[in-house]
Amino acid sequence: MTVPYDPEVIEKSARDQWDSARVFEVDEDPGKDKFYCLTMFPYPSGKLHMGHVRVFTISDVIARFHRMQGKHVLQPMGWDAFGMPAENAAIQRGIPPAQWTYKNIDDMREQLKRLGYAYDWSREITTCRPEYYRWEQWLFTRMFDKGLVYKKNAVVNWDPVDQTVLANEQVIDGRGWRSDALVERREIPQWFMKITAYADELLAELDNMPGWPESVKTMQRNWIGRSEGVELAFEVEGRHPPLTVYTTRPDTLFGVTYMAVAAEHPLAAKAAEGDPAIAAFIEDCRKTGAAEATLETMEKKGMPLGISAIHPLTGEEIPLWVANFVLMSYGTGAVMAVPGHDARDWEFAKKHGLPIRQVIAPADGSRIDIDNSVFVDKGVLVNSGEYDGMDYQTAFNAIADHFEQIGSGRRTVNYRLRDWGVSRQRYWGAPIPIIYCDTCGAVPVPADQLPVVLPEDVEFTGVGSPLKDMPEFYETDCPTCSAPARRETDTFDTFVESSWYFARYACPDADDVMLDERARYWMPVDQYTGGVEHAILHLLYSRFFQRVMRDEGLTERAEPFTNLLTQGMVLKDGAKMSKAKGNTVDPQALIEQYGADTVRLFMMFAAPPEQALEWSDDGVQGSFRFLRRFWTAVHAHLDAGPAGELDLATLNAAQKELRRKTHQTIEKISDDIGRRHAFNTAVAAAMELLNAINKLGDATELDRAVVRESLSAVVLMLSPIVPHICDALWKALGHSEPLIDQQWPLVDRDALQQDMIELVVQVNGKLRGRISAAVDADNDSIVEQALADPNVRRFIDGKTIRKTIVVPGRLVNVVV
RNA sequence: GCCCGGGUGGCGGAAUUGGUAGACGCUGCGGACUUAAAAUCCGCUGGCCGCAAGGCCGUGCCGGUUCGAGUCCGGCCCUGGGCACCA
Repeated sequence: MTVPYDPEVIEKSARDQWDSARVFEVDEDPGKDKFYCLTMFPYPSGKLHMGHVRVFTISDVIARFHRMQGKHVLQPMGWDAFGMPAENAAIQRGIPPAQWTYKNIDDMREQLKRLGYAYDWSREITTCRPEYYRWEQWLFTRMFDKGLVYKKNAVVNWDPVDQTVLANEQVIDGRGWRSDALVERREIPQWFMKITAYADELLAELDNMPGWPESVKTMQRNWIGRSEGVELAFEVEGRHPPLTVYTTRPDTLFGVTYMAVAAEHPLAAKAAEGDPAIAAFIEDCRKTGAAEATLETMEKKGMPLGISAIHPLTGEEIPLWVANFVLMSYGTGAVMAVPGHDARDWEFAKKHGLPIRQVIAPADGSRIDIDNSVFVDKGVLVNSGEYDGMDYQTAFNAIADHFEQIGSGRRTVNYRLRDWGVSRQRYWGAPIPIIYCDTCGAVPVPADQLPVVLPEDVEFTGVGSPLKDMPEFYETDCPTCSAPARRETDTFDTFVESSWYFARYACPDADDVMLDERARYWMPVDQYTGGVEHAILHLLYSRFFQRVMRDEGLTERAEPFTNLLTQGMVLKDGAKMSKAKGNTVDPQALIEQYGADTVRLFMMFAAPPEQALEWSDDGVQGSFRFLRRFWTAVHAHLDAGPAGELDLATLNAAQKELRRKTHQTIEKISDDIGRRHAFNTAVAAAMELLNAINKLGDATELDRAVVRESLSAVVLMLSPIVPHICDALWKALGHSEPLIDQQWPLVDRDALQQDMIELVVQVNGKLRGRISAAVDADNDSIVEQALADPNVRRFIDGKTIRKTIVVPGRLVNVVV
């Protein structure tokens, strides 16, 4: 009998061979066509989960495929090592976050190696190491010098019991996750990066990124949210300064029936002085989390302030309200309300009995009842004095011109995008390199004093950051005047580390510069793969950082990722696999049971990469059985005897058919993997070909020659997905050069030729028959043949043929 | 609430540019092999009608465009992701 399929043995053998020959370690070689293949690096949470296995396998298949296409492939791996889970683990287990993190990294690295990924481990990056984060500290100080960072107050979730800032995730139903206290909004000073300075460029360049999914580009466009509108001032009665508001719909200005300000607005505070009810309302508004989803879904509440603004065109008195849905931190903290033509304003007006006025009529002349339903479309102005009858654009220009002429307004471009707040009141992150001096203010740490090292040996209690209790950390001297000064104890948002790691893989050991000339060789990333959940924040921050690095002269490229693949989640029983739901499947156990190839194959076969993947134990079984069938097929073929010469001139019909199937399959799988990233259909095509191979059999030397060609092609084409078994089978087929150095198989065009093809015949679009026609048959003879088909005749006899449609190579449709 | 996806047999999915709906695999059922079981191999497997040939219905729901719609358009339902301090 043949050799049994023993994954453990063959997988170790393949790994040892790759390791000892260091086949995945690459240097810069300008003579070669580089291909930089990257996945979003993992957070070292403890153990590998199925989501990791999925994304890493997708990327590995792409990397190995391009290697076989002759590309000089770099595929690195590293660790996004700062973050909250390490602090939580420290609280629960009393282990310092650093120790917990490093242990997890060691465990997960071993698991990754067992999966046979083609990583260049010599470039491994760990973001919590000072030699890594020193360079983002350095870049921050450069941005400081250029005015790209600044400090301002920003809203956080405040837990009044634990006296600590909470992440949005730590706010459950409006309460602190540990204290259960009602969370409040609080403003504290924080550092910001001016991503808005790049808003136009980040938006415009999306049009030149064909390698990104449309959905991701659309999300980013909407997130940046460029709008053109008018900023205009409303005078306020009494001795108050005017209120400035921004609107994209100046055409609806005559429909303003009230205005609303944020709870934190000075006008609200003024009104509260004389009215305890308003003061109580303002106090109440603060008792909510800061997340936008919370603010947008909560009940819209408001109170009149007893102050009026003056309508700038009609002179009417407009009542001022304080409302919980207006935020001080966005825009001017005040909005004008047009209930007739804005859904939120309409609902608020209905609830509080405020007047609703129609000032826009539908362009098609139809009538609407503004008291029954809001009308938000653009149309023609009515009830708007001299502007009546104008369309949106005419009115926009006329009103904008008016305000610009009288000097109480101007056209502006507004962005929804806000600057990036990078301060975190946490311990386990990269220290923000700023020193506060009583005389010199905030001073960036000079380059020769970087990195500001985070002390790793700490007592971590969970109440506040230990850095705030470590004088040996925060006590220092001012770099400018040498007076005693205090270090910033806030750390960076962990998105800062992940916004530039991709470039650092090019030169992870550079110790006197952030990026060196090697980054010019490897950047940009040719293929980036990761979860859709990163479609906006991580990917936008990375595009921003790449531009900051470009403007610093570190790289020429503006865009970091040429092609983007966003992969779906791994589900079990319809829900995302998670510890909380208790529906996880441990990859390690499966690898031990079936081997890495089976797990890799199942991941690639069960669903296309962008879609959610439903876990199935039976499906994994099936993948294992396929690999065993594959193994047996090759060995049975070898046992059947030597293969003869592949003499194409003497092939019989069945042999020709297998060759055609083989080369059709090479064509299909090349396209499926290389262009479509449809790994599931690539595997299906390989399975089909193997079925066809088994059907032909190994009876004669010529059969065996044809089968040998087909089997070799299957081994080569499946090798990116299941590299270990293919390595062993390649050797078994008698090849002396290792599979890892082989080129992708080529299509033999001659083998694809066929004389006859099958066409479908439809009558009125319904399938009624099939005909076999010569490839080069003309339309008339095809129609003639179609009309002669007995079953087709049943449906056309006695009827008039109005039209016949021939779709070449596919079908004939007879319309009767 | 706002932005972006998804919905096809018992299940995962296929149908790539508007052209044969259900490839490939799983499950299930039947058979071969076996003392038996496992493993393996062969056959069938969307629903309804029919001995068969074949017919009718069918891609979340309602409507439209077209010779032809899973695919395009309008409206709705359900569901997943994101919403700036989870990563």
